[in-house]
Amino acid sequence: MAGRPRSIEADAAILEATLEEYKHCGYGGLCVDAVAARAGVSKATIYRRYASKLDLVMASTVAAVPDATSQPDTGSLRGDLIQRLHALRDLLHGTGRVMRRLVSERGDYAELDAAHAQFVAERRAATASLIERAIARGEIAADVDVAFVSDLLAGPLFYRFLVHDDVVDDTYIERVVDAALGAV
Amino acid sequence: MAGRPRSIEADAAILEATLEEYKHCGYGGLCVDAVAARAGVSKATIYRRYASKLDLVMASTVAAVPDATSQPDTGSLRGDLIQRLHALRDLLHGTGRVMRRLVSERGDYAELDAAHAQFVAERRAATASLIERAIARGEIAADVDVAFVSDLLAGPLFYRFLVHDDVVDDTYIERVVDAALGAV
Amino acid sequence: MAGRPRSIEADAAILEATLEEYKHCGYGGLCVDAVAARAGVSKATIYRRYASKLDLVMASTVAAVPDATSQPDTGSLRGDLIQRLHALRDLLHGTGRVMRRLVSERGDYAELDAAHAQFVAERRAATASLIERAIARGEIAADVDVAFVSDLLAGPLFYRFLVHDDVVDDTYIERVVDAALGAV
Amino acid sequence: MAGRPRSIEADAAILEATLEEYKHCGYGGLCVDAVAARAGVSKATIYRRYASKLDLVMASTVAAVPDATSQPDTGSLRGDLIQRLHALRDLLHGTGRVMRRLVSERGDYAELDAAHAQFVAERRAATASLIERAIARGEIAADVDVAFVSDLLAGPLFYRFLVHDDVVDDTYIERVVDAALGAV
DNA sequence: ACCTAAGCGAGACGGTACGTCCCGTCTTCTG
DNA sequence: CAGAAGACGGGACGTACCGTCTCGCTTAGGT
Repeated sequence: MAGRPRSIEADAAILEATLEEYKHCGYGGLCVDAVAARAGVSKATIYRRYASKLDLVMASTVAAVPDATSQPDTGSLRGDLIQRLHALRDLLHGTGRVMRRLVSERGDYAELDAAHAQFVAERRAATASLIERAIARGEIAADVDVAFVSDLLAGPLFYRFLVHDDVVDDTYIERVVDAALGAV
Repeated sequence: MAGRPRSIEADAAILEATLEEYKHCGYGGLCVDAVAARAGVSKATIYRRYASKLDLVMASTVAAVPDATSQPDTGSLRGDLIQRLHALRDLLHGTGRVMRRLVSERGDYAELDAAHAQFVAERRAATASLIERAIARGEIAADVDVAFVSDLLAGPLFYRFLVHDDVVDDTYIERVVDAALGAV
Repeated sequence: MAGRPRSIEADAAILEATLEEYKHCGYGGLCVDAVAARAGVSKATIYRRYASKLDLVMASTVAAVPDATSQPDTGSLRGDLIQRLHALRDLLHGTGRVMRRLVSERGDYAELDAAHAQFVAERRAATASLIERAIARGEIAADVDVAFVSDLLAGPLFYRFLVHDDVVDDTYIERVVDAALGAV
Repeated sequence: MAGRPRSIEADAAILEATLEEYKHCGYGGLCVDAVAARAGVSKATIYRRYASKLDLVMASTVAAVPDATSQPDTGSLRGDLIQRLHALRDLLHGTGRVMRRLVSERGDYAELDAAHAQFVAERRAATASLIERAIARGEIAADVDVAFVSDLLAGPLFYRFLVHDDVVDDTYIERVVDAALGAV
């Protein structure tokens, strides 16, 4: 049977309180009792939803991220790639810590690895299809190394994000795309 | 007044044990008792050397990352950069999981951030000096964006390492350098 | 206005499940969720009947201890007392672990104490009335210490049950009664 | 090796604080944090010594009991038995709850059962030797049922203690002894 | 050859947060 | 309306770990 449904207000209050505490204290200093108090919720109510403090923080971050929407054809490879990197930047910016965790735990948990691999593969396939579309259009040579171009595009953004904790601007993205296209 | 000197074996055992634990557990999960046990050392012996868990982890990490030993001038910017990326690749390959953890925990523990930032700044300064040398030689324009070129160079390597868990080969490095140089 | 009547099966299942859990866990360890689960009943159904865990346990215990059904007059004090001790022995034997728990938790949970005291008082009053009947019959002196005689009677049976986990036989009971009567 | 020895002040403070809290709150209401606070001690320091709240309370009770000293020959069975019951009364009074627990957990844990059985056997043997001494002296018949007499003696005291939570006075003890002796 | 300052292993300590458990109440849906 | 299911606030439980401390023992260097 059904039972009492989980409180939607609690859901929201928990996530918001977590983000707030997180901002003030960082992960190490975040304390679940404080989150519960701020959310006006008991600890049990939090742990019913999230298995651990880590889970809680990750979920609150994920929840703060808007879904990536599918991308229209802009008519040119350059436009397509710029659009794509915008999406990547927003994804990184939105998921922040979660993406970092994912990166850090490669090899620690088999389940995560599979999910991670699939996630990466999907995104690279999407990028590859952009490039193939450009090849079909005759914009670039047919023998271009798709993986390498992908690295040139995604690399700088990931690097700035993971290592420098920076959000790049639109101009930066255009320069990256131009640099990558200049290499082929 | 001298007293018994500190044990050199303990010094080494502590650092190694810390790295090992850090690899497996990350900063949050690392527990000083476990480090002591693994090192065959008492906790007091650790705290006599390092003021806190943070200190300990930072010291062990720094020790694991060999100094960016000054690199000989190859005579050309291309040669310098290739040499530099080889060093970066070896660094990533050598430190492995430690580097992954380090990157992944950016922002989680405020204390770690400053240390991380300084470490990154040093390495970028080294790269910047290479480029300035090239400017002095007249190899490239004086108004080149050093930070951006650094991103084009380091980005793909970090990306392949962190996201794809790949160690790139020498050819890959040359292509990256050529792509970056082509962009300026 | 009548609505659905309360389930009689639930009534019984709750009491039985409570006793069972009580036997295994005592009052402190008894958990209402477990009782509900064992009874195949929801917690609300329990709390609709009993105001608290204490209420529940008391009710189930009382139900398990059959009323000191009024006992026929055998015509002699000796006969009355033997009959009474038979009843006590059967009570101890019948309630078993429950009685043990009840006794053992005296003073642990203040709420339980009042209930316990009342229960004991009722039984002693019943015994006292037997003795007063004998006084009226002139069988024994009027100034006999009723409480003391009760101790001489009940003491050995409780002792053998609680400390030695023994069920005494009919002969034993007769000897106890004779010893007690000999003392007055 | 040795390591830092446990604090004797802490030992004492914990036991005292526990008794104090116990008096005010009973077992159910006793809260380990409060004990720790009152004792000026951390919770870990308590749990290093006692595995659980129950353990803690039992130990504090046991510690409050003075050891039973060996008993001199008074020259007469009556005197010996009175002395013996005094000791029993003091034991019951002193151990209180612990004795109750012991009684209640018969059959729950095999280790406890053995200890319990041995404890009981020792005490009965001691009582038996008193009686045999009296037989040797010719005070009573050689075919007396020692076990039964023991029941008549110990029964009322246990009964009053366990069921009525009463401490009997010296006169009561004499009357019990006289009643038991009267039965042989 | 001794003495003494310091290092060391062991492990207890105060404090603080964790994640779990359970009580008694509540909310929803089903019969 | 009663009942099953189960979420909820509150609050104690017992655990883990940090950084400090107290032991008794070992290891030099200075006299």
